[in-house]
Amino acid sequence: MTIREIAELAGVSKATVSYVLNGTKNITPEVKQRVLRVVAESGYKKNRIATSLRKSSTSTIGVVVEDIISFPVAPIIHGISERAEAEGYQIILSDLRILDKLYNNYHQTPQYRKKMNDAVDYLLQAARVDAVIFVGMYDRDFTGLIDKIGKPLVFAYCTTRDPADYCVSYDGHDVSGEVIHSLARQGHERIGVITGLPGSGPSEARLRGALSAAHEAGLAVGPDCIQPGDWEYPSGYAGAQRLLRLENPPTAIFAMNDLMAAGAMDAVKDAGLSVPGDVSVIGFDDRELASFVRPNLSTVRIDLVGIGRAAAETAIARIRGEEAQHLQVLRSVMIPRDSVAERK
Amino acid sequence: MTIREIAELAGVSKATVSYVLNGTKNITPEVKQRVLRVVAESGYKKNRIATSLRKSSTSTIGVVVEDIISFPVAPIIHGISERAEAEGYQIILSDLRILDKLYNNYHQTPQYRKKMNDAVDYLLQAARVDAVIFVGMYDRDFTGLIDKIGKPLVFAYCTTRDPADYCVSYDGHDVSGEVIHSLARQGHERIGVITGLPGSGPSEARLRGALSAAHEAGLAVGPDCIQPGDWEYPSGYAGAQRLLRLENPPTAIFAMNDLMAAGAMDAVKDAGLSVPGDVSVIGFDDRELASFVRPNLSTVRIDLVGIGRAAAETAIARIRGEEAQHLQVLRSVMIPRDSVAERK
DNA sequence: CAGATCGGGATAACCGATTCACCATTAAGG
DNA sequence: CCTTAATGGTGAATCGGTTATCCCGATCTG
Repeated sequence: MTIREIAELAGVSKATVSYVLNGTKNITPEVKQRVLRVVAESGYKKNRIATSLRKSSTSTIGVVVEDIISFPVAPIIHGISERAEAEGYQIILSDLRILDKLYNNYHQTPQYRKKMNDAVDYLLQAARVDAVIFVGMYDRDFTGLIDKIGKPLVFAYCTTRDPADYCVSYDGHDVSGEVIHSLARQGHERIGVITGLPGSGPSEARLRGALSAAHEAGLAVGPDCIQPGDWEYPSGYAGAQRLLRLENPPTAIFAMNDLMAAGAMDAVKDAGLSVPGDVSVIGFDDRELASFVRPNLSTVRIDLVGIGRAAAETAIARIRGEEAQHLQVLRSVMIPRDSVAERK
Repeated sequence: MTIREIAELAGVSKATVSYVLNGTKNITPEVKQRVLRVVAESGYKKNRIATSLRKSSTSTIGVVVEDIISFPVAPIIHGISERAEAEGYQIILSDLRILDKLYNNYHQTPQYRKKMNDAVDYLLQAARVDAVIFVGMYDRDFTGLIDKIGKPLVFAYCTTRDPADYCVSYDGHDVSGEVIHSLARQGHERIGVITGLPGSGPSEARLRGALSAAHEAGLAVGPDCIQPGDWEYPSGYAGAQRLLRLENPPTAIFAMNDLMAAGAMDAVKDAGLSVPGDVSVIGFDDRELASFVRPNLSTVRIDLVGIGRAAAETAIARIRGEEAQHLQVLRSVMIPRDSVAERK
């Protein structure tokens, strides 16, 4: 069923059908009705491929993700999908499938850059998407890429060094500050921190936020209270062990993700202490496990769906040539559960 | 950069460039080299939109998911993406976003059928995908749909009633039997079962498998040992409570997913008993929480990525007109952890 | 009432590839 | 040496929409 057949059935020209369907020209009500009736009866749907070719615009957003299995990705796609569908855009998904390599600074290697560039190139040049949303775990420096492509590129979850880029991220710095303030309000004066991969953007931002909040609250967080982790459970366990062996061990531990927080909780328990009785523990991410470890893990929830929505909105605004904020930072919320208590 | 420009730069006709790029005709090595050099130097990539229009085939697979946030979906997409990319197919994702409605027999309502049909129609008629993979949680009856569309439709994770359909699923029946046999081998004679939503395909299959294995093992599983759940934590807790209150309570509980198993474990503990000392508990799904509850939850892992791969392979085979198995059942594996022990 | 204006609709070019039909050249065969 | 076949390449139609341009009749204007 093509527009030509519709035209013949309605006794008009292809052009008229097109004008009716797109509302791009005044058409006599009578003719319009005739066309619409034929369309409805036949169940005709425009071939988007033909439209795309002619208009050289596909109403499609390319979404590149490092790995769809990675925890934050699915909710972000969920948000993108919601806004995209509402605005008549469809989504082409490109999954780089590099979950296993995500924790080894792989994102700084040439192989990674090539993979990502190929994916973006493919989407833009072959698939002809109108915009690309890149969902990445780590901050990155892709200066120049955005000019090369000449179509909107939006970074979601991660940020870039170039202020000309469009990034939708979350308030890792600020909410980490809130975590520290909240612990301070509950009487904790010595707070241990288990970081993510040192040098990684998210870890650094969270650390800066935590340190500046500690400073504001008048807490001294010495270097021995800051233990490097690598986002994985064992590093949380080991980091907490080191913290507990300090001369004057902390009464609260802020682990920069839930996996490490779970490790920290186990280390505390294995040291014969109780959570939160002796040591409070707070995580980050609100992964599923946070509601199932005992005690339930207090943590921080990022508005992942919101990041997806905002990224899609930004992409679509840029496609339409509208202005958009270059950096959007969505608020995260602390989720208080049972692993944090007043200091005894 | 179009094929016409490449042709001019190489001093040949558009047709020749096309033949070189597709290898669809013998071309003198010299001319071929000239064309390929121009292509390489210019970074030219074929406009897939134009190719699609002309060939009326898009090398695209439409993937419809009930909700991308739903636990099994992301790994399945991962598998689809892997095979699709390897075969030169791209993926258009259509997310129905109905997670909140997934547990209320929503999939049997007319609204649901309309949503699903609209999504498939859109992908086939507007986006012109070559095949659709539908990732659904529950078995369904869509007899007739497959004929209507005339393009391959593959159901992943769920199955349908129509043997003409193509379905890639897992061995819910058999592996549930293995679970029972394994418990029996460890001396458990009274085994409680907490089902999923009664009447739902996955729950019924697992139940049948469990019962027939119990029969084989010579265990009597009376109706009071089968407690209905609804896939959620509280129903697991309540189901286990009912089991423990029986005159002769079971020494092992098989919950049909990890959420309910976690609930069951808590009910056992709250009853002053120990897991697995007094009561063994085994779940299903191997969600993240299974590795974090204490004791670590023994469970069953479905090969979700494999389902995705197989679904993509089936779809592509059908696109190419090759034969494919109508029903593929992938093997799941039991993951023994610490929540199951020999009966004392 | 003649000429200008306007509005609805048709015609045809176009987007960028693919591919059929055809042509020119060369090779093979009798 | 002429016919036939094979080979490598070109021209043009085509996929299904969109849209610039044109045309025709009706309405308006002075």
